Amino acid sequence: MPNRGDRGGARTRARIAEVATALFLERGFDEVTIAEVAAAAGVSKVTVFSHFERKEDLLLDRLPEAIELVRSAVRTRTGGVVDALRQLALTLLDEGHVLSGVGGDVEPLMRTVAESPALIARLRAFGYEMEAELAAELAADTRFSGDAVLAAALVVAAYRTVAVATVRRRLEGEDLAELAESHRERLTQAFDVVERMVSE
Amino acid sequence: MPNRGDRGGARTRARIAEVATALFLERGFDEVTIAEVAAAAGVSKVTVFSHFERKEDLLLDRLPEAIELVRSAVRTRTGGVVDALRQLALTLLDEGHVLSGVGGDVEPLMRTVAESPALIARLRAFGYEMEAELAAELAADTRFSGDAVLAAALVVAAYRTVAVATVRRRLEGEDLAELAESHRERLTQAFDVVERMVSE
DNA sequence: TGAGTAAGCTTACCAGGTAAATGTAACACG
DNA sequence: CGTGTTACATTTACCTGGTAAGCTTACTCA
Repeated sequence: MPNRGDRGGARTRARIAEVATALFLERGFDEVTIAEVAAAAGVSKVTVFSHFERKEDLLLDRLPEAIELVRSAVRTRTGGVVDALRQLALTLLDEGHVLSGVGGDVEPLMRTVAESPALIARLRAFGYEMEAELAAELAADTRFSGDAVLAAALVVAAYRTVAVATVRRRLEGEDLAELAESHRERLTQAFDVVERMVSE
Repeated sequence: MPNRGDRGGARTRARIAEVATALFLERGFDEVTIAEVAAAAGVSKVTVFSHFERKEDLLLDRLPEAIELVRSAVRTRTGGVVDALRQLALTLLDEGHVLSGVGGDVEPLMRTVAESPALIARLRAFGYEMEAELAAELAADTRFSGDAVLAAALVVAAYRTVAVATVRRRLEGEDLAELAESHRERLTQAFDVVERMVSE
């Protein structure tokens, strides 16, 4: 039912994102203007903003997936919340998922993000969205009886700490396989720590 | 040694901040432009930005103090880090310090912040500054042997959670004395939880 | 056929923020 | 005393992200 017609919105949107991503990776996020992206995509500036809320979303448009993944992991869990999230993180890692930070071809993306204050800020804001989402999920969950807000904050903080460290090390050129292993350990450890303090 | 001369920078800076604060509290942060602030302070727009890096700093110019407080609490501590920070938080609370969020006359300020996405974002960014500062402090501290980055993240997350909850309740009109008591309890509790998981 | 709607366009504008060149009061010092 | 330096401030001009409003095109479906 969406995008009827060949001029179609979804295609335009995808083209804009592609062109923008290429430009950002090549020259850096802050060095490329929206006007340039629009021109390169053969589209007007206003059209860009009708497909993406913020400039940052041109590059980071797969973040919402992560929220969906977390939500579903919590809902379909059989054991504890923290355990379910640890499982999710490990699975993403094994699959080399983009969101795990240890995927195959994401290094240029990581570098671009790391060099842009605006993108870092956006990622941090996303962390808060995730936190709020998780807190809401836990609060509405009859199987969870602890402090939902505190638990969400701690889990997100712990995961973020590990993820950031891994990214940093990857950008410093550390070996990928080695890094994945160390990431796994640190992930397990961090979630263990949190598990001990989050009473369910 | 600074500000010689009567036209002096410090005075101008203070005047700008005062005027700006009054305008923001009265009409809301996002409804007041820098140009207005400049005009009201009898100064040019550029001058405003020569005294304050960002618009948000016009209102939140006392945040750096908090970092100093934390740093010194960590350095002069006798026992554990978490314990020292809990003490600091409780002391600020007792003194009704602005930074505690439960001061006497800060409600208008809190309301203004809560209603402005830009200010909320700024506070969050500040949280990260605090986290980085604390992590650096712990990493350089021979008395602390745990994971400095993780510990900093968890402490900041826990404190923020409590502070945000308190502010929210205060803005909902909850009784001040009652709130202070509950804040104290929740603070103690949150730090206890963190203390258990941060091995020093 | 005609209404509705999604997608896009142009134009115009706003606000935060930066750059550069200039002016001016106060001080320091030979 | 005059000269230069420094800190503060000014004006002007500009860039960039983002929004508003209103018009056009093209497709869908009743």
